[in-house]
Amino acid sequence: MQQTNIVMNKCDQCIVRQLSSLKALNKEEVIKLASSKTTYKIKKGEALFEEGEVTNGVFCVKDGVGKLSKLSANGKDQIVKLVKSGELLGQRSMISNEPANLTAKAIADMEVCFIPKTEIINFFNNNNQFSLNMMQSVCEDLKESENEKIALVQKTVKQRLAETLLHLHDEFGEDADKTLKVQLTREELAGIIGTATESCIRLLSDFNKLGLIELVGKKIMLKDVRALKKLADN
Amino acid sequence: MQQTNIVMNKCDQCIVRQLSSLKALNKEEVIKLASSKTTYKIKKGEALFEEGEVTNGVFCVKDGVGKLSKLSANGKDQIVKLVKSGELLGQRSMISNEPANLTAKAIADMEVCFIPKTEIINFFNNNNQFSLNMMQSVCEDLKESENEKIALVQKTVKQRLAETLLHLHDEFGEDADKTLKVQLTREELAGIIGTATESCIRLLSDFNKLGLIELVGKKIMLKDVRALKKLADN
DNA sequence: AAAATAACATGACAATTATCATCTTAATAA
DNA sequence: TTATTAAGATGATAATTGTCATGTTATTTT
Repeated sequence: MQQTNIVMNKCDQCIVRQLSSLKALNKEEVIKLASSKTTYKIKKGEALFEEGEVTNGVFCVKDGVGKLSKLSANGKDQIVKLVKSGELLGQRSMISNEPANLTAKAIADMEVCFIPKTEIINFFNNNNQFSLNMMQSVCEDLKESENEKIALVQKTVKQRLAETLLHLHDEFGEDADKTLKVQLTREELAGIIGTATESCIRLLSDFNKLGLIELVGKKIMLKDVRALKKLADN
Repeated sequence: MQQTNIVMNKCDQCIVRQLSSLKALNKEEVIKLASSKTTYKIKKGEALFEEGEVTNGVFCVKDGVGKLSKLSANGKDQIVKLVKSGELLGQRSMISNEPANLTAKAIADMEVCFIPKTEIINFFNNNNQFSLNMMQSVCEDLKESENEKIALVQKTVKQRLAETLLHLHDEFGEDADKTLKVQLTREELAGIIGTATESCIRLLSDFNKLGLIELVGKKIMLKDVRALKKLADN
């Protein structure tokens, strides 16, 4: 009894439990989860898994920020998605029964839990709400991916940079000094908007000169959100 | 009894039943499906649904070809996906409980069946294999979308055209005269690869001159698949 | 602290791609 | 059939973006 409570607390109070598909799990399922999960700490720059690897489960992001990306032939790293605490990672490969299509690396030190596939399949078979949640989460990813695909073609690099800065602001918020909380290198930022690092740097300079943003060392502060929005949309 | 058989045949023999997530349905479910579906014929150019519309169900594509696209501010139509017979349409919006994110139009005369959401939810709640199939189908779309997103950034227009021609050949096959079976206008082809119509036409001319393809009127014949593959990959 | 490396920045230039104009050919409507 | 419109084609040009070179400023490592 005592032990059960201890084990349960581990997962029950977890932010991932509260925010992800896992919120549909009942008490017993959470207890089961707590006993089957493994916790890892991933240092900034390290990989959770690489493209082509068989993961056989999903990762819960308890803390930190990760990126899902794919290396191109010419050595450029295209970032497909950023993940933050509360989210699950590796759902798609697991469901499709395929090796990872993308590489997952930590952008900020991460704390993650690994849930083996057998466990997830169990939940999936016995808890309809859980599978509906998971499905909706994949659908959300699909919608985002499609919209980004369209933006990639229909918008200029400048527009995409403005859009991405706003996104990062919305999703990750700002530090005490009002700069963006996610610390991306210019190269990573370029990898998100899909452009050359130099082009990204140049546009950041332009935005800075125009008063849209302010460059505080390597950090970025949004100064004129309205103007950025206007730039991004039109 | 007699009637049941007639009704059941309608859906049981259907290509969509055989190829899509619906293949997991059992006899009773197929009978239920047959009585709740509605059949439509959509002429080339007509829309099944438009961006922003609430669809409240999924479409089964029995025959023809459709495109999922989004109109940009500058009037260009970015094509996100082509659908052919055997596939389902509108799954994502239904699962996410959202209005359509994209517009679905017929590229070739279509015959479709509409299955109301209530019916799908029913299958979903009572048939685990069905929901797993549906989930995998969405995952497949997600993977494709992500890979196309990457290609859009990392490849040139020329590479993307080569890639798309090969894709169309693989997916839709060729007519008796060896030309591509899907009849896309140059504008639509440009909408898939994400470029200006003129650029697309120009590159087709180049490919023609290089002997990679042959332009038979408005139709396209692939002449050197190997060279096209090489062009697309590298 | 000095050296080495990585990240950031900017100029010069080249390549790619879009835009606009114009023309031809094919499809559709009158 | 002729007129009208849509689709395809091509040239000229401009705009955007990428590449290479080089310099500066931070960060790490020794």
